[in-house]
Amino acid sequence: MQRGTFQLMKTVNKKIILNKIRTSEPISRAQIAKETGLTPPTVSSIVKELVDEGLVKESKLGESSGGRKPTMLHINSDAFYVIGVDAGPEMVECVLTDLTGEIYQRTSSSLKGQLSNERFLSLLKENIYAILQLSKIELEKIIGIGIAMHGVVDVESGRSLIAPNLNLRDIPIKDELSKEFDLTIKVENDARAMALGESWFGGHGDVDSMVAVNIGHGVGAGVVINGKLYHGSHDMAGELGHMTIDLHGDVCMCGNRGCLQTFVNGDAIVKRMKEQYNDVEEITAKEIYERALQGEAACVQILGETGNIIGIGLTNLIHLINPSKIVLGGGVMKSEKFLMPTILETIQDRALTSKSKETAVMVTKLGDDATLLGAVSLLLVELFDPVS
Amino acid sequence: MQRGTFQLMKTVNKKIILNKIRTSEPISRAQIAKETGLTPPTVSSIVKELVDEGLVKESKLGESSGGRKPTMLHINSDAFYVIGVDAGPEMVECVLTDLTGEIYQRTSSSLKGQLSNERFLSLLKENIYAILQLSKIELEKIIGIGIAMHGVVDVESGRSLIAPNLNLRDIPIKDELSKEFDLTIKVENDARAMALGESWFGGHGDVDSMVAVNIGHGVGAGVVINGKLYHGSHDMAGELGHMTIDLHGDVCMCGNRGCLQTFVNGDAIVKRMKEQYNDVEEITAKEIYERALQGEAACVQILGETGNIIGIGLTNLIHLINPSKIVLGGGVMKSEKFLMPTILETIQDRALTSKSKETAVMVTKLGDDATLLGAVSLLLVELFDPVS
DNA sequence: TAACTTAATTAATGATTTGAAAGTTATTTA
DNA sequence: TAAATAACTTTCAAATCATTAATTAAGTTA
Repeated sequence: MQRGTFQLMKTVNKKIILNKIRTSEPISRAQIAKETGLTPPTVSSIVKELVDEGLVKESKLGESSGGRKPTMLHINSDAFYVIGVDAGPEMVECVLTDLTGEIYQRTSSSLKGQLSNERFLSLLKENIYAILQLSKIELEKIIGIGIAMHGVVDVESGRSLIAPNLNLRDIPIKDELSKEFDLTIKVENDARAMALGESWFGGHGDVDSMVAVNIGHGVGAGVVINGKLYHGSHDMAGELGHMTIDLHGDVCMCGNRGCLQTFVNGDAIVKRMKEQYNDVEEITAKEIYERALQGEAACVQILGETGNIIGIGLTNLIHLINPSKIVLGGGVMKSEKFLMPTILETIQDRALTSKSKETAVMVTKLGDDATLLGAVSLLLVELFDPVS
Repeated sequence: MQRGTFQLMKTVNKKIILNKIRTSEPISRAQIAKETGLTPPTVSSIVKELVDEGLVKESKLGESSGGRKPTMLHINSDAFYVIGVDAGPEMVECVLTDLTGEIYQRTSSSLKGQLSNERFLSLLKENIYAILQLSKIELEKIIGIGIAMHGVVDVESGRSLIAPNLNLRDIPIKDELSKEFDLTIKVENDARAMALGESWFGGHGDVDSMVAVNIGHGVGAGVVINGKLYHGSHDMAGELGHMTIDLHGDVCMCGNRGCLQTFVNGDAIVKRMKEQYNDVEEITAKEIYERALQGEAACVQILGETGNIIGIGLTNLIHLINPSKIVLGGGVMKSEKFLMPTILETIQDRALTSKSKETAVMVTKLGDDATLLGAVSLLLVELFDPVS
């Protein structure tokens, strides 16, 4: 229970100013005062603190509007650095970025072959050590390490409970890394990290609620409300992939029937292709996309159908979570060109009210590094802690 | 953007103390200080204000634990009153309650027959006037009027956009009542109001997130997060009834196929009964329940199947919103005895992780007045404004 | 060039509110 | 009855922002 103290007062104002600078840089002190309602002396004194701490810096003067030129303020992007890790099914990738998400160093290791928890953890550590050595940045300037881990993650304890594609369970990531590095460690599910990264780096402005959906081998999603990840009470919110949309559908790897991902992940697309055109030889989802690009009607049609079903899943999402924006990413969305028309059409068709039909649905603009940037954003959100 | 001011500090602490008293009454000043971390002088001075405002009152002394006896504090339940209105498909009900939800007056009017917006609004006004006259309570002691309206509601403007069962559209409830009464007016969808009422009066303690689901003519739900209604960005969050769970299901009144409510509302139960046992004469859902009570196997089986499908819907809810508690109510849930076993079984079966299988699922303990109390809670939440 | 504007800092004063320490009151216990 | 204990209150110090005003800076405009 956060009491009302002087400290609260101060930190609230400090965060308001810091976030104003972050979202509106370059901006002058006078402008901050005008927009936040704080008085110029208050703004001046807090900005001074921020400058002393190194988080904010002054730059060139701005344009005069009839008087003295304002001194413009910026986030001092290289004041601190963050380490982000994407621990996917096939490899570990690790980056070091500044506060704007600019990547300075990058390492990676393959996860192919048989792995133990210990081996996995030491691969993580080795990559982080390598990044630290390469960058030669003092530990004090690093805010922490964010880890986007595929599978089921317990956020509070920082454990990976189930990592299906590595065939591992119960990996105490946070505990082990804390022993090794004196830094804040955040562990999060990869789709959720990606969602946060999307809301942080995706240029979506001030959106009250957003869901980012990753469609690839599986279907995962993250829910961001007021700039913060919404976990639900068991870190399961947004588990879109195993939403039942067809009582009599195929059996999913989870044991249930008719999960969304049995219709729309890569394998499902291939399967549907083979079923409908039973003269089809071996083919991959990527090849279906490529053939669609070349105008092959069957492939175009299969992708269009896939878009329809994604649209049905998203409509369920709109009716339950009702975000103002949905961002789509992942391997399957590379076929955006053939998927989006039917996705949007289906939502128009099925959403109940005119306002909900207007939900913004779009493809991510962050490319392959979306998850890595998500891992990074886990720590940036802490630092900037948006006030709503 | 809420700045950090002395006022903020004060109101935060005041709300902490007020809510501590509300949830833990009777409680002494010393105990409040201990549990909130505020210092005794701070507690004393704020309690004094609350007593002066009439919201809190002192009662008998408590038991000594080796020193001066503590003075116990209570919410002064008759300091203020609230008017709650349930505008359902068939009638308008109106109550006046005190701060604990105790009902003091009650009126109602039938909505049968052809109605215009004007007639509907004057019925509302007449009921409210009647309540005011009966109770003889001064307007100053009434916090406001909460209205639980079936159908689609725009909360911000306080308009009923679509009232399907009355065949009305676009009723400016808040505007019209504001002209008539100098009171705060809150308009909310009935299922959502019910959800808030459930979390407020249902004795669930401090639950971080809760969904209340109403299964009757339709299926509606409300999402309560940290004691506050979560609306989503278009007042649609929790629109469970039109979640697609079967791509090839029957056509719903909304035009889509396979909506949850085409499987589990009253009509659906009757329809399934007729389909499976095609020698069945006219029957109502209520009769199916009664026959099940008398041991008729067919009816027991139909209700069991219904429970299964409700369970599938709730599992989708668990995976998307992931609340820590789900409370079920509405006419169909009167068959609780035959529904709950399969509901719980299905969730056990289908929920993905062991923690999510543990989601508490239960039937509401508030009876027929759940929606009315929900309407009342719309204003109580404002007054007590839970701090999280 | 003089007069006016706008930006930013500094300083003084005041208001609000919590916090810490000490004091008062009521009760139990030895 | 005195000492101890707990509940509550009073007093004063500290934190912090708002307000006001003065100062400096660096323009623009007449």
